[in-house]
Amino acid sequence: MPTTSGPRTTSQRKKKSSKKSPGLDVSVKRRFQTRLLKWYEKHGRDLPWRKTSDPYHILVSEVMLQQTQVERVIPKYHEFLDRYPSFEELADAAVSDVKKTWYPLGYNIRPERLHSIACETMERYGGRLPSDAEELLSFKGIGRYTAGAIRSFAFNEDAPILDTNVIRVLHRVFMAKGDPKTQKAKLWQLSEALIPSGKGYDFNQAIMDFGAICCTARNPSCRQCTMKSFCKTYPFDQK
DNA sequence: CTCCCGGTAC
DNA sequence: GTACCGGGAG
Repeated sequence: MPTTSGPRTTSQRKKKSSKKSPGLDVSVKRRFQTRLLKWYEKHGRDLPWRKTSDPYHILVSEVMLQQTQVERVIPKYHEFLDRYPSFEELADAAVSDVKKTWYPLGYNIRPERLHSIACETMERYGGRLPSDAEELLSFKGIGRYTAGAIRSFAFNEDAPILDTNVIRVLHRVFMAKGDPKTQKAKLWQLSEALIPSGKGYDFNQAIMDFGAICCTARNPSCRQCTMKSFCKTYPFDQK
């Protein structure tokens, strides 16, 4: 693969969008990537599951985070891992005990599914969580978001994620029009197209922090937002 | 008190 | 489309 730019570059530059992500301006894409990663360096949260590369720990955090706020997950994440430090210990535990440890996070089907994932990982994968998307999606309890989160956070793959934070950020910055709920396919394409090569981990963590801290559902910080010069929704707030 | 929110399985 | 289960806003 040639690494130097040649005549080909010029003809590619003329196109402002690709088939993969129609309407995505290459310069806006580049600025979004750069500014997001820069913002993350300065404002990124110091969360416990960002200090580990153990896929089991990442899985536990992601299942807890599926429908529960970060602040409530943090203490339970530590407590759960103290009691069940690995897939093996979780698989060997009684489901009733796992559910007790889970309380009061809610959605109590989640500890059952987490336990079954641990059992299946021990039995079918030798205690090692697979990184393949299809295999991850075959587990009850791992959907498209969690599969992407595990692939990017536990295995450093450039896999897209789309949760409510990411939906809100991408819809505001790049789309602005229409109901985000009905444009999931396009948002998944955007989420994938925006990941800078080799930086899936940082980019995905960054966009979730950005949605949680700056591009919030209520009262977003548009005035000081690093994306405001090209955001299709700016200014959203009235403050 | 009454809504409203949210990943996944169904 | 709905249920799941808690927290938070109004």
